[in-house]
Amino acid sequence: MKFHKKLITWYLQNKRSMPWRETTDPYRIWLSEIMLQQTRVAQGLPYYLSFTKTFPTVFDLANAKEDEVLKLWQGLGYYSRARNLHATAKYVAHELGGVFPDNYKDLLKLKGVGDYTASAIASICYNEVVPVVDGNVYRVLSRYFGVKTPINSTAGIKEFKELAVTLIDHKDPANYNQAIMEFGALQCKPKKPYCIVCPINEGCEALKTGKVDELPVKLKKQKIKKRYFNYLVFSINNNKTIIQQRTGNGIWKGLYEFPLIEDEKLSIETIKTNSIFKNLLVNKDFEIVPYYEEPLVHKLSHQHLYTRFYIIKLPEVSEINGVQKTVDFQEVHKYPVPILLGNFIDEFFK
DNA sequence: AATACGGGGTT
DNA sequence: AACCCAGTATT
Repeated sequence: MKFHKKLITWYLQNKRSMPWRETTDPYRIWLSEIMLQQTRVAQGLPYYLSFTKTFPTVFDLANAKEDEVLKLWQGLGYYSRARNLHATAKYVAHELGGVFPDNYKDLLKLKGVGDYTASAIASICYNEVVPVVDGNVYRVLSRYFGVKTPINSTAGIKEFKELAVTLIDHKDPANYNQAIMEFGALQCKPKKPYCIVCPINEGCEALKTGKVDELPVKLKKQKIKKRYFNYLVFSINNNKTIIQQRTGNGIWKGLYEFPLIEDEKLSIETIKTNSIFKNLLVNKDFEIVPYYEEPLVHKLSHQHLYTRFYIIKLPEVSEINGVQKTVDFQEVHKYPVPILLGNFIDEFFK
């Protein structure tokens, strides 16, 4: 039996039930694919449900405010996905009359849609014969064919894509693509894959040569950067605080946060001399009290954020700069924030 | 060709 | 602590 036939047979017997597998509506497939980029099914699933409920059509998503989209995306991470999602929804709704592109080449032009996602939508929705190459596919192919080229090198990306093109089932590209991904997720797992009961173990080069746990090969991990965030949580008249939106191109772009003093370290002294207090025009005497005994360490895949929340009680604030806004305690939870702040807000403003 | 971009699960 | 996840955009 052919490679693709074995995978599809395995898939039809073992596939998990998922809501986006009940449709070929390109809006819903697109939504699910964007959400699942670098994201586990279990983590993305509740977001898919809330998005399809809140925004049943691409027009509903297009007509939403960006803050509303980001709020619903809160906690999923990689927030540029949400901003690109919204931009693409507006483009499809307003420029394309609500009709998604129906082929790989045109799908690829959409913001937030790269090679993988364009292939996934084109194959699942339109049966176009274009192979997906995601993390699962890299693993399955590198093991089965014993390919040692690093999967995150330019040569590797090209080589695996070319290999994938030769393997895809021309009769059923939709099920083939989902089959090899599901197979990688459930059977040919990163650690302790089920080689004994594997339906394609006979032809597997890695199993034959005892190199299953050495494949795929991946180039060096980036080193983790440490950063120090001092957040100023104002309590004005015990009912208002100050927030601001993150602009610029770094982490959490578009989300809101308390006034932030990033420093080489966490220190209450450097805070007191910060310029924000000049803008507040307050009486000089106020206390700055750390909320937690110890700093929080928020661990992201590429940086560790050593974070401190400082509570600053003020009677009244005459003036703040244009970027910052005062909001009622009850309103704080309505803004999209990083999960790090979301957890604090749930506790402090409850 | 490298790097940045989140948060959470698994080992 | 290291690795990975239905990757993409930017540098």
